[in-house]
Amino acid sequence: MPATAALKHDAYRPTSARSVGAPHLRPVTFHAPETVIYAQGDDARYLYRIQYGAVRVFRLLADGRRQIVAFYLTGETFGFEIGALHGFYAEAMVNTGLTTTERCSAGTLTHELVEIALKAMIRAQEHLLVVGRQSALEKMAVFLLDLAKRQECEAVIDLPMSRADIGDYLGLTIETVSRTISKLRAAGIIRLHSARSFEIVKPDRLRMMSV
Amino acid sequence: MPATAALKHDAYRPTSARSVGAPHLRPVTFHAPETVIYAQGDDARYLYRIQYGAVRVFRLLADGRRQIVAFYLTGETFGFEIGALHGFYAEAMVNTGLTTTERCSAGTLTHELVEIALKAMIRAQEHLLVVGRQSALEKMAVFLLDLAKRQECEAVIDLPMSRADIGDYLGLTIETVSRTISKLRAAGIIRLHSARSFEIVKPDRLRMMSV
DNA sequence: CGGTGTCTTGAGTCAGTTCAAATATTGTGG
DNA sequence: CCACAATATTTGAACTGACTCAAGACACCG
Repeated sequence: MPATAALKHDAYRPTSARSVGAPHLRPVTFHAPETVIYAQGDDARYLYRIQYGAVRVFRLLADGRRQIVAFYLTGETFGFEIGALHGFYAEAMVNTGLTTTERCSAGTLTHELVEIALKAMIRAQEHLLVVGRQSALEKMAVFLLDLAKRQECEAVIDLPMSRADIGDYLGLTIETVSRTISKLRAAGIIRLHSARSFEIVKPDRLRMMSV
Repeated sequence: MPATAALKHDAYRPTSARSVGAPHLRPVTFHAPETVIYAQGDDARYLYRIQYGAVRVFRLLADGRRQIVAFYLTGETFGFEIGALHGFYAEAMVNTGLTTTERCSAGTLTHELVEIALKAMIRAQEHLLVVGRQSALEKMAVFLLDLAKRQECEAVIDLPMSRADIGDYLGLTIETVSRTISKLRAAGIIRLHSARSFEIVKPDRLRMMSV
């Protein structure tokens, strides 16, 4: 039963949002690394679009276990909730700029909102497939390929998240994450520039592992 | 790595839908147990509301591993998709009656649709928490409590699904599901009327285990 | 440079899996 | 209604992939 302590994080630090929007554009709020964007129980008033940076959305169990339900990258939108309150936490993982839109504003938005909500649902269900039924190696393969696809460059991956984040996303411990990455490196499938920057050398080998 | 063979199922049997609607009411289609309602790749034209019965929605991996992403019971609605095609399979688990609505019809439907879609998303994300981070015992506790809450009667649970279904939903093998149920029974927390019908004797004990 | 946090690696353990077999349970034809 | 076949569930024993605990390597920052 994995359990990466997340409580030591900054879940209780005040949000360090600072508006730096250009005068006539929708203002961009800035969020420093490891700071809260919204917390479980907060009013769910806005949708957030990432201009630059990366965000994790997660939930905590009473004993500190954490499940990250999604990572969001530049250009993506998050912040859906069913009620008036957030059921999850959202934190910036690196320097992040966000623009907000009122959740319940113009009716024209509704159609787009449904699309985005459905996309989030599908992604959660696909994630379920990975977390519930795959080995550590398969999980990492899926994760890396997904990340590569969502970033501009398909070959070089910059990880905005720590090993602990990856573990809490895939349902693994940090040690297993690290060991799995080492195995992929030893097999010549990926090359590490640093702990947070990879190059996918043999994407086909990854793809073979991922289904 | 669990792998309940699902291919032997009826995924390739033709759908046995038969309309038996009363003349002036929305027609109800009937689906026999273990029959396909829609398959991965089918046109996603309708939303389905369950009048009676129970449905599983799942996805298959190439090697036959199956992940059930959701069970739907009487009164619930399923069939959301992001594109024009279904990304998942839906099968009736018992005798099931469904009413359909066009997915993209009347604008008045939209608000309700958003609500249902968001609920499905939240449920998928909560399920992620269970599958990714909980022990077998915790998973079963959450599962049973959820099922009890969604059925009329809170104390007696009629399982419309097999052990294999439960396993593929929770990310466990049928053996582990069975053993876990045996443990709950031995602890006097549940009583079995039959393999598919329980009584929750000590719901508090279950609740204690479920977080 | 020392200090602090992150990442990697090693060794032993355990929860859940696999394989195998016994026991219900359900359905079917006579 | 019963006997038999087929299916579903339970239980046992051994195995293993991922976890836990512990220590070492690395990187970043003042």
